[in-house]
Amino acid sequence: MIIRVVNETVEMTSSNKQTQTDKLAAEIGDAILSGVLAPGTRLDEHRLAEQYAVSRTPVREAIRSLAATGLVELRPRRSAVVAEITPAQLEIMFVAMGELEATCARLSAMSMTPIERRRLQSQHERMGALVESDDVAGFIEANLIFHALIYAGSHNSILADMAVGLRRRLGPYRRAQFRSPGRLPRSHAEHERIMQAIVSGDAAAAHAAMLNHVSLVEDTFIGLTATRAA
Amino acid sequence: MIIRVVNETVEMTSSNKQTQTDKLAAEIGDAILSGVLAPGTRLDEHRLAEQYAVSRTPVREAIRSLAATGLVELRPRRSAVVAEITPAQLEIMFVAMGELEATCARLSAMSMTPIERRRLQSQHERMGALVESDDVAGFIEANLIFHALIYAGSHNSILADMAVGLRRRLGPYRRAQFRSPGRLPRSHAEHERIMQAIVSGDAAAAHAAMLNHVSLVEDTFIGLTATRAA
DNA sequence: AAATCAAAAACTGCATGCAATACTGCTGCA
DNA sequence: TGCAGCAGTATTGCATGCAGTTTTTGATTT
Repeated sequence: MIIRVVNETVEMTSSNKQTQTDKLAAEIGDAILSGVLAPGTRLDEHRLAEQYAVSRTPVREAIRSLAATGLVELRPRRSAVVAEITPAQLEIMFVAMGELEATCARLSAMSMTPIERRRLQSQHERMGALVESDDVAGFIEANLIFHALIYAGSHNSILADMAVGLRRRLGPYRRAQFRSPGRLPRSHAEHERIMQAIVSGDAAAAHAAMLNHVSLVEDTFIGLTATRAA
Repeated sequence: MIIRVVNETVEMTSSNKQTQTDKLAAEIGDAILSGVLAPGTRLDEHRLAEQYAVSRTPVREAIRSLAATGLVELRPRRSAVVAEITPAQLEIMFVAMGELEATCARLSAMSMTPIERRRLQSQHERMGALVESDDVAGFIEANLIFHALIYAGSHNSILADMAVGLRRRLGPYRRAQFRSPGRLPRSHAEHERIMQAIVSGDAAAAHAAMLNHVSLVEDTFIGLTATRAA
């Protein structure tokens, strides 16, 4: 079973067969997603070049790549900056990710192979044990696989990639989702409905269940920020 | 009412306030989408630089931008090439576009303002006249607006941009869709159902109607290629 | 003390050059 | 005649330098 959630950082250690530009794009992108480079930070080409011990050329090219993914904003003749995400945009991104996940669930219900259905069921059961033992870290990791299985089950790499990209992009804003008390069993119950619908081939139910699931995650997120802001 | 289907080519004539790189990315991208640069064509940096009378640097950066959109494929240490699209990928892209359009229709049914609903209805009625007069060119143009209204009505720029991008990307493969005999009135009838569902706020029906609509377009496409291949 | 303006510093956009890698065609051998 | 190895060429990846624009800073004025 091969599941690759993060696809840019493959071969991060081995430096051969990859251009400086690609490595820089991956590193700077990770720095942004991990919060090392905060939104609004100016990406000074000189500084970055010095920091990574390369010239400005690959830095410029890497920044342009990141701009296309939306991670940084390009302003002609002025410094590129790490893209700011307004609450309104965040809301839109969460909705979009929810819709994409729901669509993947729908397609999975329609076109998963029997083996894929069994894998999903098996993964869900494995997560049941993690809920029992209240293993939050394990559940988070297994949750990624659960969702990745549904992306893959859609048999549509375009939609799957879009969903993965958005999930990755929203990562920094979802970290605390499973810390809310009682979230683990609730999440597992929602997964139960999603899994059942997919395995039984009920496309509409899979769509609805997934939409409901991710909407609740979003609620959790919004609740947390509201608390933080207060 | 402002609808911008193509957003890269804004200010193509006026050369100020836009970097060479941006202009090049737009021009080369258009060349690819219009078929001037066929899939598989090698993008020689020297040749392109000479052709557009700039140095290799902006050409390289433009190519990297296009690579991020999927229009060209980057192979380290070897020439970038115009991305080839296999029939399997094309199928996936059509499915993805259909799902995105259907999702936008669903969201439109839920969240369009009364004014937006009226605009959609009005646009649909206008297209009725074009069907009567069998104005294919006019219908094609109006069809773009009809769909753009639904993208915008989703009130989700991420999903809308994804749909627009895919539609643009698939453009070269959909050209002949309205030439099939009887396609105009049939398309209009499908639009009728989509419009009715959205205006009346029936999200599920809007989703289903749009999915059906774009699937039929895809059938038309596949039929044409099969004919061509035979 | 705050605001304004000008000069300087900093930074981006682009051109060019060099080194390293990939490709092409040729020659020699089976 | 066909294939393998090799030299030459073409082409990419990256560094560096310069010009033009933006930003910053400091002085001057109100």
